[in-house]
Amino acid sequence: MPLIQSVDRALRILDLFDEYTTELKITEISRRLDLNKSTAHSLLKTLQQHGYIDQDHETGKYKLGLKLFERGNLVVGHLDVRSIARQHLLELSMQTGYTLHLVILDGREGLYIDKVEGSSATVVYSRIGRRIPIHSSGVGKALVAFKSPAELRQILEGYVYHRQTEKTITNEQDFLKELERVRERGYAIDHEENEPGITCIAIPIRNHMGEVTAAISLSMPTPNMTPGALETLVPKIKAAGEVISQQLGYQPALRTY
Amino acid sequence: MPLIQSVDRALRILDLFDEYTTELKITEISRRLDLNKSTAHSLLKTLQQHGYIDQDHETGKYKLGLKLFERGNLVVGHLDVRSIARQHLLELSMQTGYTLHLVILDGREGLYIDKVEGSSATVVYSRIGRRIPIHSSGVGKALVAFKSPAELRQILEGYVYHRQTEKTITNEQDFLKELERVRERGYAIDHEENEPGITCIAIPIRNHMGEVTAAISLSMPTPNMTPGALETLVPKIKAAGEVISQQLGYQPALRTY
DNA sequence: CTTGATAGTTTTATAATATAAAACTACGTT
DNA sequence: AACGTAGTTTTATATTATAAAACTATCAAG
Repeated sequence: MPLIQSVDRALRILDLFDEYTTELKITEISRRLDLNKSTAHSLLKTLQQHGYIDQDHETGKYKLGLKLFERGNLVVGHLDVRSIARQHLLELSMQTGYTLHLVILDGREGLYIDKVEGSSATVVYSRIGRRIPIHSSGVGKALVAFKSPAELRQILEGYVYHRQTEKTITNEQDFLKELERVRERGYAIDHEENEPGITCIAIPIRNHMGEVTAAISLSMPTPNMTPGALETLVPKIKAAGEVISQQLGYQPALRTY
Repeated sequence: MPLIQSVDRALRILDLFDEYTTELKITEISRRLDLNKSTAHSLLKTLQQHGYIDQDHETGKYKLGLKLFERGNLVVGHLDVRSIARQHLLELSMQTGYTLHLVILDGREGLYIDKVEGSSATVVYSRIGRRIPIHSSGVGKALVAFKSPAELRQILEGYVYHRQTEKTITNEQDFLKELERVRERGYAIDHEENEPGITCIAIPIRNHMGEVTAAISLSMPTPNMTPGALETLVPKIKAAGEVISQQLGYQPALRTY
C-alpha cells in the first residue's frame, strides 16, 4: 500500500497524545518520533494551520486541536444507533442506577460512542472515544460472537490476547469457547476480565440487515452481581437491545436460518 | 509559516466531508482538490492506514474514519467545563423543557461541545462538534463580549459578518454595540439571527482566572419568548452559569476592577 | 553579569520523496 | 465486442521534505 512518509509522520504526531499526555514540547515530539527538530517543527505548523494541533501561547507546548473533535463528531453524529440507543441507555441507567455504554466495532477493537453514568460512578475504564479490547470485554465479545466464521477468522488473525486483569482470557481457544457461550445465551459477560472489581453484561445490537454493528452494556461492581441481579437485569438489557435493533430496522421474524 | 504540501493536501481531504457529504469517490476527491488521481490515491491510503479515513468495502467510497472521533474526544473529554456543565444543562432542560448547549471558543468561532435536547426538539442548527458564528449566535456573543479590547480587535480583524437569517447583524459597528448590551445585561440573546424561528439566551462561563472560556445557552421557538418567559428564564440560566463558573474555580468576590 | 546549555525557530542545499504520466485492471453501458 | 470511466499500480523525475547549520530566546550556574 502506497504510503506518504510526511503524512504518516504528521499523523504519528497526533498519536503521541493520550489521556495522560495532553501536551508535549517540540523537543519531546522529535525525540519520540526520531525526527529532526526542524522537520517536527514543519509538521506541527502544518497540523496547527488546519486546527488539528494547537500550541499553548504561554508554555509553547503542543496539544491536540479541536478540529479533531469537529471532524470526529461528523463520523459518529449521524449514526442512527447512537441517537436511538441514547434514550434506552438513559432509561436503563435510571431504572438500575448502573452505568450503561454503547460500543461499535472499529477494526478489531470496540470504540465507546456513548456512555451514561450511573448514580454512583464506579466504572473508570470506559470513556467516550476510548477503544476496548474485544477479548476482555462484554461489549467486545458481543460485537464479534455473531460474526460469520470467515469474518471472525479475519478479525482474529494475528490477534494478541493481552492480559488486562488476572481473569482475562489469554488464548484463542478459550476465547472461541466463550463466544460460543455468548451465542447460546444471547448476551456476553465479562467478570472483572477488563477492569478489576467490575462486571459487565453486554447485548449485541443488530442493524436492518441483521448484522451486529454495535453492543450495549451495563456495568456494575462485582459484589452487586448476585444471581438474583443477573435474573433481573439480563431481561431488561435484552429487551432494550431488541427494541434498539428493531428501531434500526431489524426484523427478527425474517431470520429463518 | 512553513507548510508541508503533502500534509496540507491530506488534511484538505478530511475537510471535504460534512453533514451531508459523508462519503466521496476517489475521482470526486481528486477533482475537488485538483489533484492527480494517483496522488489522491496515495494520500487516501496513508490516511486510511492510520484510521482517519475509511473505505466502504462494497462501494469503494471514502469516508471519515473513527480515529478522528477517538482523538477528538481526547481533546474535549478531559475539559472540566464539560463534565461540570453537563449536570446543569440536564437540570435546566428538565425544568424548562427547552434545549441547552455548551459552547467554547475555537479561534473566531464557537464550537458545540455539549447539547441536551428539550422535550420537543426544535433546534436544528446545533450539533455537537459543529461550529457556530460568533456574530449571529447568543453563545458567540457571550463568548467574545467580555474579551479585552486587544483580544477583541484580534478576533475581529478581517472577520466577515455573513448573513445567516434576515435578522443577522452584518457589520462590525452594530456588532460592537450589541456586545456592549451583552456586557450591560450580563447575558446575550439572538432573536432568530442564526436560525429562523429560534431565539436563544446565552450566559458566559468563567474559569478560575475569571476569563470567559465557554458559554451556555437555552434555545426556544421565538413565540415562546414572551416577556414573562424572559423574566423567568434569565435568572435560572444566570444562576446555572454562576454555579458552573464557581465550580470551575471562579471567585467573583475577587473581581474588584 | 557572564557563560553555557537547551529549546525553539529559521534558512537553505540537496537527498529523498511526492508527483503525475502512463499503463494496467475492473466494471458498466451500448 | 468495443468503448468509456473509475480505480489501482508502476516508475521517471520534478519538486519538496529533510536535516545540518545558524540564529534567537530563555534559564541556570558560577
